[in-house]
Amino acid sequence: MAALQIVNDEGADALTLRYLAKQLSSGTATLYRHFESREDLIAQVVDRVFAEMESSMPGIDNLGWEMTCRMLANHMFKVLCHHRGVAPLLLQSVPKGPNAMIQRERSLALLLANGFSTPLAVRAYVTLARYVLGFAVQLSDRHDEDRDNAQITATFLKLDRAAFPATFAVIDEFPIPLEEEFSFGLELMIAGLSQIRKCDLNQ
Amino acid sequence: MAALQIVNDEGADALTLRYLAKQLSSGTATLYRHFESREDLIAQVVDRVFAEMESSMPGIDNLGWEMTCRMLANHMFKVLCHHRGVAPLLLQSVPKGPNAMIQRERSLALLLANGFSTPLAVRAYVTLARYVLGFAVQLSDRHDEDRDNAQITATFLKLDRAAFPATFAVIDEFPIPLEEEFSFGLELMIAGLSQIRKCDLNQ
DNA sequence: ACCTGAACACCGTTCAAGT
DNA sequence: ACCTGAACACCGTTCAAGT
Repeated sequence: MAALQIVNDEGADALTLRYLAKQLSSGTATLYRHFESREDLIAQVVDRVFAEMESSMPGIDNLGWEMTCRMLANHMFKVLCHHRGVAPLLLQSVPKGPNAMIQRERSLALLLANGFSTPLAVRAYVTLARYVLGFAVQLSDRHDEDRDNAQITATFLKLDRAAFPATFAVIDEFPIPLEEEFSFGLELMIAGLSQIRKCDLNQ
Repeated sequence: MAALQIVNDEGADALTLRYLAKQLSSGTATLYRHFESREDLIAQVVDRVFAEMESSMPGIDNLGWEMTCRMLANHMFKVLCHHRGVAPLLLQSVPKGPNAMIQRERSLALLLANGFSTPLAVRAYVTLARYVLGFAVQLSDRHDEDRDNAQITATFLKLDRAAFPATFAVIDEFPIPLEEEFSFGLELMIAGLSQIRKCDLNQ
């Protein structure tokens, strides 16, 4: 799929019908034989990524619920990182393609098999999925991370030390790699889930 | 600021230089007297929102660290929801405007004042900020939420019951309002932070 | 000195005309 | 029946020409 290739290599914005047509030595009008609008094209690209997310999912039976949640979220994040520009394409609408359905079914089944009640399973799944996508989006839309980090550090250093004591107190910690932020937050949520599960299982 | 008005009312995509020029009874070329590119215009709009985030921040001293985190995150989320289309504009680069700096300083100071160590304060701040933005983005890019929810329910109901047992098991729970997902995940992270703080304070 | 119409190189989508 | 060049109404940015 040439469209996914473009999104991977040059980002979501580079996926224009004219550019795609040129890659395929075709015209824009001809593309409309394969999809009915750019939105439809994007839905097809997105579902292709869900197919890969499903097929490359490692076996995660009998690992306990914490490890199951961790691997689910990490795997989703890894696939979205691998296909750099694709995350923003997921924002427009909730994915409704066949492979998205399969991926959701598998994830929910894993949570239920690990003892989550139905209300908690849904909430855990949707919240983790949104968490993963929220981070993936912030990763893929960053066009030049190094330049951005350099700018933010420079901006910090130009601040008045007296007026920004807290910022200067933590300045040595910046920048924290986004992957580390992702893991940090994920572990927080898993720790939080373990507390909820105590109540959930007792009721 | 007419640009922010456009973003609020018609979304980030509606903020084109031509449309903005028309609203101001001007030409596109004239706009370049006030900013040097569309990116620069967006940075100005974004910083305006940070100014509002800061000025409308309720006093949150002496509420304890959990309440402080909760109010910080909720307030950021509320302001981003109020200015619907603005969240996607925050994705392109880390905000570097003066009001963004002030907002960050105040947030970090609050965490430090509540007993967070510097490494934990930074991580808690950046992760919460990314969490809030990740959700806000998924809220503002949804052009027609009701239509989308109707479509997803319809898609679920067309699935084969035997092949999608987990999906059908939880179908009554859908859709969960995004605001509820946000609160659910935020409480998970706060619960997770309370566990980390135990180790953090002991060391 | 300041402003701006018009141009340039793009975009998604449509459709009449060609094979 | 299938394909597609050209058109339409957009976009950000630039600059020569006007005041």
